[in-house]
Amino acid sequence: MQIATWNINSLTVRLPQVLAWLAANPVDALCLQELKLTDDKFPFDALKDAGYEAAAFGQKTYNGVAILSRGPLRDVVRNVPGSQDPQARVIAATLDTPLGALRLINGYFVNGQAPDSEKFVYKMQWLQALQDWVRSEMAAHERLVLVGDFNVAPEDRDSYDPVGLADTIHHTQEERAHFQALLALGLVDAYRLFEQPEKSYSWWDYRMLGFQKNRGLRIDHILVSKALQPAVRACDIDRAPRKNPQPSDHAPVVVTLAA
DNA sequence: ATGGCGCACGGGGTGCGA
Repeated sequence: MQIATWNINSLTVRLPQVLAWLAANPVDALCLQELKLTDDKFPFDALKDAGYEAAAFGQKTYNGVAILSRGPLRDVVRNVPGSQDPQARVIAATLDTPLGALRLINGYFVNGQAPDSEKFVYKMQWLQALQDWVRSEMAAHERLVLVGDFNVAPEDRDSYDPVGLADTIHHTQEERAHFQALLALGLVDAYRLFEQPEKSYSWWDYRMLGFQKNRGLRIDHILVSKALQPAVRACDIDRAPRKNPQPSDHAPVVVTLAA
């Protein structure tokens, strides 16, 4: 079975590309970020026709997350319980899989703009709240997958310019410490379970021929709990949609699990 | 050089992303 994550930077614009990608990559579940639409505009019918149930958590203009699944989505949670965050950044659901019940958490992590900004303060608070909640979710769910646009490049090899961009947003010690703290809860970066090409990224700036020059960051991640690690068979970034006309600036990341 | 590009809102230019 396969689970994927993709920041699509407006589902209104990218729905045809999402449907085309699903037709070519019939994953069991797809987590989307940056819907940029309200739930009344979410394309439930088009996705149903493509074979997917969906749970959406959107808002006007910004943010918004959704989980698409070939099977039922149970125990859906929108945002971190108790956080009272006005921004729609988290949705979670439980899937019934051949491996058993699997808790899937999909996040659009805060960008943070710059380390000296108010938005960075929000990012740190948001990351702490997420961490605290994921800890409790892991206690309740042996098989758990945390995916999304983390807006963190975990290591220097996850950035096209780790020296020039040192201590800038996505690269700070504080952000990387939060990523490590998530791993310390008992999660594993599925992408790094395998030998990967050098200079592997999941996002490239629209400007300055970023994709053509492979000036990117690996900021979209799939973390799996230790109970799932033996079942992970592959994890890959699909660069193909980044070559589409009018692409998202992010590429999908796909994990393949046994059974 | 902090911009460039793309999207949403709205109907012009601004905010935001990463």
